Amino acid sequence: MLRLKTDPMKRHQVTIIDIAKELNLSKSTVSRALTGHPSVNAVTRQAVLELAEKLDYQRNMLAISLITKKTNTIGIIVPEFYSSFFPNVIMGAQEVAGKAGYNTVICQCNESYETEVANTKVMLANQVDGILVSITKETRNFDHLKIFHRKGIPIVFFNRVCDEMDVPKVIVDDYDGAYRAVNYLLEKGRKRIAHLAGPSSLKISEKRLSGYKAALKRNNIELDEDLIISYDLSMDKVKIYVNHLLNLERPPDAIFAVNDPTAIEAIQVIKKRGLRVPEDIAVVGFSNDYASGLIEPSLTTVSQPVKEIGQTAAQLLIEQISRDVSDWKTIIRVLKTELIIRKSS
Amino acid sequence: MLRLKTDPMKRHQVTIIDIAKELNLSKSTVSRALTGHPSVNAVTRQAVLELAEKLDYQRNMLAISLITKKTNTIGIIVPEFYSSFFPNVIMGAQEVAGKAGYNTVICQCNESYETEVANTKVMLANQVDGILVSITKETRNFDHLKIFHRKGIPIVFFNRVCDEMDVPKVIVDDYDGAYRAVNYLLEKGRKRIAHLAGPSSLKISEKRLSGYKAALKRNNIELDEDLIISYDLSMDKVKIYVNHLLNLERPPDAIFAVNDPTAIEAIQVIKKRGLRVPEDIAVVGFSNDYASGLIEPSLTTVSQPVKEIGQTAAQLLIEQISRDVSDWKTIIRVLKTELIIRKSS
DNA sequence: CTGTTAGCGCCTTCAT
DNA sequence: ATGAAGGCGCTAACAG
Repeated sequence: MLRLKTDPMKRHQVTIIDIAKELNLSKSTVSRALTGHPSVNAVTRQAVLELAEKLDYQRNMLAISLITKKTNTIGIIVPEFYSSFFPNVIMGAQEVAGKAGYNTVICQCNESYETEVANTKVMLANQVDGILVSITKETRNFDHLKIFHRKGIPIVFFNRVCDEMDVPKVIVDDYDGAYRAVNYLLEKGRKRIAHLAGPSSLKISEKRLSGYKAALKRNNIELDEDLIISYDLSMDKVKIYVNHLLNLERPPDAIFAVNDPTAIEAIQVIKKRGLRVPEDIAVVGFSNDYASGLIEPSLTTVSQPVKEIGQTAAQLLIEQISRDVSDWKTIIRVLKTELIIRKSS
Repeated sequence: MLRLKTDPMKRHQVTIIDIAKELNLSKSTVSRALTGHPSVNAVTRQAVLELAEKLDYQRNMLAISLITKKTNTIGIIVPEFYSSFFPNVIMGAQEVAGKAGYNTVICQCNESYETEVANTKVMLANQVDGILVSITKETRNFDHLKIFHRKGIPIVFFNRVCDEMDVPKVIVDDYDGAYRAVNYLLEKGRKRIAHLAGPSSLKISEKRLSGYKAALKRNNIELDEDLIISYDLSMDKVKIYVNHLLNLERPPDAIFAVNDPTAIEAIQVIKKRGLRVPEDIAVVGFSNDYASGLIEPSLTTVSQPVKEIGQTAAQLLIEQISRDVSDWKTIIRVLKTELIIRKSS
């Protein structure tokens, strides 16, 4: 529970009153000078500004926000900080938000639904003007997010979106990316391509899986359900699944992983077993994380325009914020992916 | 400049008054029920709580903070999000802060001093209860941080600390880490060890450099200034410096880099030139970033207890917050490093 | 146990 | 060009 008692020592904050007294002015005049209101004597303004500077006066945004009902703050909720993906998206979003005069408060959920719910409450209590969110792998119920919608606080999804809410979303063409990746493997002569898929609760998993299936079908390869493993993205399980695949009577000659961390982990396991990548088994990932270009062999992967995802999402959110609820758009912005061919395939 | 006009459409916020009216109670009673004050009829409380839940009532932290002069928010300012280091420190800090009931607002500075100054203003305006900071490579003037001290807002440095401020700091033993790393290289028979150092404005650069020098001295190796290159940590320059080193008349047989990204980049350059790591030239980094274990050859590096740094820093900060200014401690917590020996040396 | 009052720091009418 | 008064949503003394 939250503690509330006022600080015993009361740090002294410099307030408008302080500078009003000092300069023998009314609070309103000082306030006007500080906010750049035109109707205030140039000399007075100058004096106020100088004193403010000298005293390290900082406007109390809490008080201002209380009045204006605007905090100029947007919240960003991401499921994890494990890979470089989300930090980079955040950088893109912060860039756009910052330029538009918005602050950002960031919450990371450790892939936990509970934490996500708690984080939304925090955002609400702190009166953010809008939120950007990518859900956790556990999130199946969206009531905590629908509240925002109901309260008229704009929300924009990115990457891991919520299907049942009619709000703007920024995604990449996961289906197409997966399709092209698998298609490439087939062109290179691979016959048995396994897929380490993500949890079906995430739309991106589903789309990447469809792309995978479509590519097989297009190339007249029969789908072998044994080669598809859906897992919950906990890295420690990758080892088990990859070993399982390699132990099959007819093991795969390629693995298409739902994301880069999975692919990277898979490569480690394969190498540890003394098999060669890509000679014995090719590996392709999804996202083009920072580490992908560094591992040996370097990872072939479907690159996402990470920064652009963040920028676009922030852009859409800011547009919504200045719009009336009744006027909200439910744009879905689909960004393009690119197949980065490296040595692992 | 900041825009202030009140939203034209005024989203309706559920307030204590709403539920007071509905239940025919006074605001104070409702408030008490909501805050778990004991002196309130169980039935009344129940009714209030239920209605609040039903209406998605959220206490307006802005208003509360305005009164209590406490936002239960701590700010974290980091120089970059490039490597996995800072995101991980943040996770550690958030864990501790969250448990203690604190929110976190995170600012990333892109290694820009200007941005850092702007970010501190944001923190101030939003009345954070304290800040955790690691400075940018450009930061030489600390006035923007001293303001916090003067205002009685606790500040704790970590990793990249400010020497001229008497506040708590969380660091690792950079000197010792560097010493052991270089010593190890010497034990392995390396004779000419180069050092890609960081900018001298950062204490960590200086300490790691001292450790490097000390190890050489202890082993009676003459210091060759040509083998020490200080640079500003902009990754694109690594290539130039490494090539420069390799082109020397008597090139080094090992490189000790100030951090992992630098070491990783160095390895790439070396490999591209057709040289072998570690046979022709060994490489050692500092930090044990996520990518270090993945590259080929895997990187020998000095590991820092990343999460613990964040946890300790948050811990210290929270202690300060509840203390009176006059009672602030200036503890410097030095955490241990560990030499992780991998294949690059 | 509950209601009343004052005020956190600031901005915004309305006056002058 | 400046002052005075009211109120944002809430809590913290006071009263009953």
